[in-house]
Amino acid sequence: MSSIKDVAKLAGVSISTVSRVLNETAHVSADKKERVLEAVKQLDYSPNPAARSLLLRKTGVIGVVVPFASGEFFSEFLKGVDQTASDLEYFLLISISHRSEADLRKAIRSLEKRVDGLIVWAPEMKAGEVLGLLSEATHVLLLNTYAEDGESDLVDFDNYGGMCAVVEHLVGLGHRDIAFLGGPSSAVDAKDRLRAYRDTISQSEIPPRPELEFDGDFTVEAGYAAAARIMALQPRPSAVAAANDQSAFGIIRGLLDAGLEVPSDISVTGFDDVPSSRYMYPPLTTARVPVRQMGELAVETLVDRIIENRKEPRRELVNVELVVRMSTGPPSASRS
Amino acid sequence: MSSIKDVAKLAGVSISTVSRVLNETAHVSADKKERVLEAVKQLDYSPNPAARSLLLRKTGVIGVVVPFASGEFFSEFLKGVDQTASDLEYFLLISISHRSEADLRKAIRSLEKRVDGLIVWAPEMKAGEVLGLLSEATHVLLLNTYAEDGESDLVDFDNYGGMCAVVEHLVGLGHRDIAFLGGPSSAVDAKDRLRAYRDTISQSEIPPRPELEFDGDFTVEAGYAAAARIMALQPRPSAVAAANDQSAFGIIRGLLDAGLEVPSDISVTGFDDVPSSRYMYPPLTTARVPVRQMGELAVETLVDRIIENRKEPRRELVNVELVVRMSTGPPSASRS
DNA sequence: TGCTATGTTGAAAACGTTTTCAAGCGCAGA
DNA sequence: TCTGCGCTTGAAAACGTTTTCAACATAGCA
Repeated sequence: MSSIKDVAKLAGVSISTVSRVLNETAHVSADKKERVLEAVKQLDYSPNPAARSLLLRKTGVIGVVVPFASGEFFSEFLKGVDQTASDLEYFLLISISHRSEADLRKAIRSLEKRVDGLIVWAPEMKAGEVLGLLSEATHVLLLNTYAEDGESDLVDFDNYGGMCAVVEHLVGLGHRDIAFLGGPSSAVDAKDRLRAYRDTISQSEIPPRPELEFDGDFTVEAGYAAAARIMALQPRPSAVAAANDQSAFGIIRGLLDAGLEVPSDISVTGFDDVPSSRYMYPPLTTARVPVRQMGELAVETLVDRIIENRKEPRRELVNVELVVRMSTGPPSASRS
Repeated sequence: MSSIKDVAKLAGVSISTVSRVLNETAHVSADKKERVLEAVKQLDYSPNPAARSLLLRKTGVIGVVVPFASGEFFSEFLKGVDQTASDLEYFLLISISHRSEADLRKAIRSLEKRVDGLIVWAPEMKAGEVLGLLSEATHVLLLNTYAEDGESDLVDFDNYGGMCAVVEHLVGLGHRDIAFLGGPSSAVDAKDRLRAYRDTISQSEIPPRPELEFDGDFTVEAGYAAAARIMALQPRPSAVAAANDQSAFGIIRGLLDAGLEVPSDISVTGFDDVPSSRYMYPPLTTARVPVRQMGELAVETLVDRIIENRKEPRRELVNVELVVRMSTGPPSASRS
C-alpha cells in the first residue's frame, strides 16, 4: 500500500504539494502538478480513509439500522437508501438483525463513532430512547418511530390514514364482519394500524367484536396460522385486513388450502404494497407505502443535515395510498 | 467527544495506562485500573475507530458487493451475512446498486481501502477481473462467479445441477415441449442454468426447439411478458422452466390472467426457492438455493482468511435441491 | 535600486490511538 | 549493603493525512 510519502518521493516534491494537487486546495506549478499526477497513477495511490477521517472528523459513511423486517419491504428500502447514498458519495454501514433490544442498542451505539450520520428504523423504540443512546452531536434521522414533535429529523408515513382507507374500502363494499390480523404490538406502526382499524369500524357504526382481532408479527407464518382461527369464527368474517402484505399472503394461502375462494368467500387486504403483491393470486388489495422513496428521502434529509449542520429538526411525511386489486370484493350473497 | 487524553487526565494516569486497561494488554495496579474504568464510565468514552485502524491497519469492517438482485433473494443473503458478521464482531459496508459495470468496478475499488476483507457477488464478472481491480494483499471472497480453480476464495452453488434436476423432473412427468425463460445472458449463473436446460433436453432425446428459449432478466416483469409469447407458440409448451422464482411468478400471473390453469394447462418451475415461493398460487416447484446459509458461509470463510492470513484459496460448494410443490404436474390429457 | 505584493513551496503540527523503550521502584538473595 | 530482577509506569514514536505558518522567489512599482 503506497502512502502520500511514496508519491512525494517519486515526484520529487513535499507531501504538502501532493495533498494540494489531489485536493485542488491551492495552486501548484504546472510541472510539479504533472509529476505528482504521474506518480499517483504509477503507484495507483489513493489516500488512506482512516487517516483522513481521523484528521477531518468525518468518515463519508452513513449508518443504517433496520429491523429484521420482511424480505421485499426491507430490501426495497435499502435500494432507495443505497442509490441515493452512492449518488451523494457516501458509503453505507448497515446493521440488520437484532436478536434483542439490548443487541439493537449496542448496534446503534457502536455505529455512532464510525459514521457521519445515522438512519435508524426501530419501530419498537421511542425517539427519545434512541437519541438518549447517542451523543448530542450525532446526526440522526428516525424512520417510522414514535416521536414527539421536533425531537429529531423524521421520515414517516401515514400508517393510520392508510389503514383507515383500507378498512373504509371494505366497509364500502358492504362488509360488516371484518377481522384484523395485527403486527407485533410493541411496534408503533402496528399500533397505529390497529387503532385505525378500530376507529374505522366504530365510525362505521359496526358493533365492535374484539374476538375478530388477532395478534401477528408481520410474517407469512403468522398469517397462515391466523387463517385457521379466522375460518373457525362464528359467524365467519367476510373480510380480513392484515397489518402487512406478508401476513396477508399467509392468510390467503391458508384460506385457499382450506378450499375457500378469495375474494368470493372472504376478502383479504394487506399493507405495504411490496412488489410481488400485484403478482399474487389474487393480486392483493393493499395500501402502498412508497418505501423506496422513503429510503431516498431519508438519505437526502440526513445528508442535508450533515452538510448544512442544520439544527432545526425536519419532518417528512409520505403518503400512503389505497391500491385496489382483486383480493377484495363484496361479501358473498349467501351470507347477506 | 472525549478522547483517551481526557480519560487519562481524569484518572490521573498516562494515556498508555488507559490503553493498557482497556485492551488488557498488560497488568496495571488495581487502584489505577479502577480509576481508569471509573473515568471511562463517567466520560462515556470509547476509542476512536479511525485512529485505531490507522495504527493497527485493520478496520473491523467487511465490504459486501451484491448485484441488483431480486428483493427476497438478496435480502435473505444479507441476513445471513449480517448475522454472522455481527457474531464475529465485524461491521458491514454494503454496496448494492450499480448502474453500469464501470460503477461496479468503482464500488469495488473504493471499498477496498475501507475494509479488512471483501465479499463480492458479481455474476457478470470473471474472478480474474475482480481480482485485477484489487491489491494482491486484499482478502476477497467471490460468490457465484466464473472462476478458474484456485484463483480465490469461493462460495458457489450448483446452478447446473439444480436446473438439471428441475428439467428432469418435468421430463419425468411426461413433458416434451418445455420452454425456458433465461436470465441475463451475461451472468454466469444464468448461463449455467441455460446450459443445464439444453443438456437435459438433449439427453432426454427430445428434439431441440430453439424457439422455446426466451431471454429474461430475472424480473417478474420479464416473466409476465414472456407468458404471452409462450402461449402463442404452436404447439403450445406444456411446461415452462424459469431461470428464477421471480420470473416464474410473472409467468404464472400472465398465464392466470389469460385464463389458463397451472399446472393443469401448463406446469411452471422456478429457481432459488425464495421464502414466498411456497405461499404462491400455486406453490412453486423450484430448486432451493440455501442463500442465507451461503451468506453465513461467505463471512465465516472470509474471516478465517483474514484472521489466519490464509493464502491457499478455499472453495465451498453448496447443494441445490429440487423442491416439488403444486405448480408442476403431468401434461394435460387433451394434449397427449 | 529598493520595497512590497504575489505566488509557490516545504516544515511541522495535529488528529487519537497502540506499542516500544527505558526508567523507577521495591524486594529478594548474597 | 549491594546487585539484580521483575513489576509497573510514562514518554515518545508511529500510523497517513490536511493545513497552518513561515520562507523564499519573482515580479511589479516607485
